[in-house]
Amino acid sequence: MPPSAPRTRPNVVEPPTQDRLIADALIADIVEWRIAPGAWLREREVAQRFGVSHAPVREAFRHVARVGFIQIVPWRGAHVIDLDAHAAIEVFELWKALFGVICRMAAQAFNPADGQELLKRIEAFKTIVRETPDTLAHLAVSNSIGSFIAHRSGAPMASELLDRVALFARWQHHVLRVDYLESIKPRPGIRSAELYEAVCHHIVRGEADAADRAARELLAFLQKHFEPALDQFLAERKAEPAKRRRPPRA
Amino acid sequence: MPPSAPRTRPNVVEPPTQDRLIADALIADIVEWRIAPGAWLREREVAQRFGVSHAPVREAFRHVARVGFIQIVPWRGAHVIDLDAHAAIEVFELWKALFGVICRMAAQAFNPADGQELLKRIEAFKTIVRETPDTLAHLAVSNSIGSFIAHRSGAPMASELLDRVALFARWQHHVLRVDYLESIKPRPGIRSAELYEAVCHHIVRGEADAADRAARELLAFLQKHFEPALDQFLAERKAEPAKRRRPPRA
DNA sequence: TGACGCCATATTATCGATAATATCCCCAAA
DNA sequence: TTTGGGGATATTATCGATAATATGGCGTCA
Repeated sequence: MPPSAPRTRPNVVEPPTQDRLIADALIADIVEWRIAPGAWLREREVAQRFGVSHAPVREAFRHVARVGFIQIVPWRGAHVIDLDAHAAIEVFELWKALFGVICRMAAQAFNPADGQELLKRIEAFKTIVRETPDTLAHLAVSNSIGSFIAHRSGAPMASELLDRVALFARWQHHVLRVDYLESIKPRPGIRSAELYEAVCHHIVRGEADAADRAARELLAFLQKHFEPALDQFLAERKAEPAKRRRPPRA
Repeated sequence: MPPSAPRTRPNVVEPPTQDRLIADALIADIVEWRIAPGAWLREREVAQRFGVSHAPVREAFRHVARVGFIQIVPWRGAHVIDLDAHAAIEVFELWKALFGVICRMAAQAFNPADGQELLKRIEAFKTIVRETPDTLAHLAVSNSIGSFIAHRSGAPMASELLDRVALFARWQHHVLRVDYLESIKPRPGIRSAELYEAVCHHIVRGEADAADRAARELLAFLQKHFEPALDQFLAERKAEPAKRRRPPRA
């Protein structure tokens, strides 16, 4: 199960201003495929949809661009970036590397209390994986463990980057995730729980190098399961028309 | 010598609008320490300095926040993030991991022509390192090789992230870089050139795993040289007063 | 004396309007 | 038929002004 960084940093409270709300809504729309890859976003259109002026929409576009989902081209507008198989490979490589960094630093940062908490969570994960076949439930617990490690790793930059990469992965996998997770056999649950347990034990013991290596192994295992389906999906999608260079006129 | 990702993506031209110019100027000011870590930026002040309205300044703040140098707190303003030894460690870990990803992907993406070009550049690097003791000159050539690898690696996301991390490292090392580089002995030049050469050979031969590992080794070697001086500098800086929670009033 | 709440003020967030710019369409010429 | 130029138009970038909000100081009360 892929780990996931927390969506909000622990020590930073972010008052909900219009631009943040709009940005979150846009990101959700993109990740859930309500807005297609390659689509253009027009300030006025989005502004009308949310019932605000165009200024906060501009700010929101900057937020979304920071996460990486859209590109802003001066005097041209903002468009959702496109999906391709090569980018999917890159996302997984980044995921491995960043999660490795986080586990490495967690191994150096964890105190005994954190370790106890982590071991408790991984035991719960193992239990759930053994007792229920619900892959989405596994995913939820697995994600919470990843968030916990990232929170306590003392690596805020890496956590933020992992967060971005995880969002990308979620975007790429969203369409096929549920179907695919339910169809693959053998289910990755048991084996990934074992691998995740190894990661956690290394972190608790303070073995940075081993934690890094184990984290990469975990994600490499998941990569092997996800990549074929993603490739197939993207190959099918290739037949679709290329994105327009400019939004269509009204 | 630390490699560096390109500052602008190759396939994206960015027309110079006010906000981009202001953002670039602010980033340069921060990296070169003309603006201190922890300082607050006020829209009006920056707007007056650049002779524009506050709107493009707001956009510029978003750009700088995307790179990670400032944090924007709604209704409070934007402040340059602070430096500490722990963040410096994290930056180096990220640098290792991201450069590893890029070299790994470069090993899979390089064609024979790219390989020839790369080997030519590494030979030039070795020559310069042997023939001149000018550490800054080594650095420039080394950076250009890193940029070349990132450009041709087919990993735009990783390149952008490495770019950000490299900017951070430059920021952190700026004050002590020249003095330190000139003072350390033995100079890291010869050994780092050898390590860099190994990285390049693995890339040219398409050995992804080996390229990844060699890239990490190169940066681990540099890490060993840089960390003590950086730690010392940051320890000395600790005596300074903490950053204000709000900009001082006029 | 210490703590709590109100108010003045500085600052940012948002708005509506105007200036600047890139693209598209149409037409003429080779 | 193709290519290049010019104008119309849609869209973003910028501006100046107003609304919303957080902070710090001051006064009051226990």
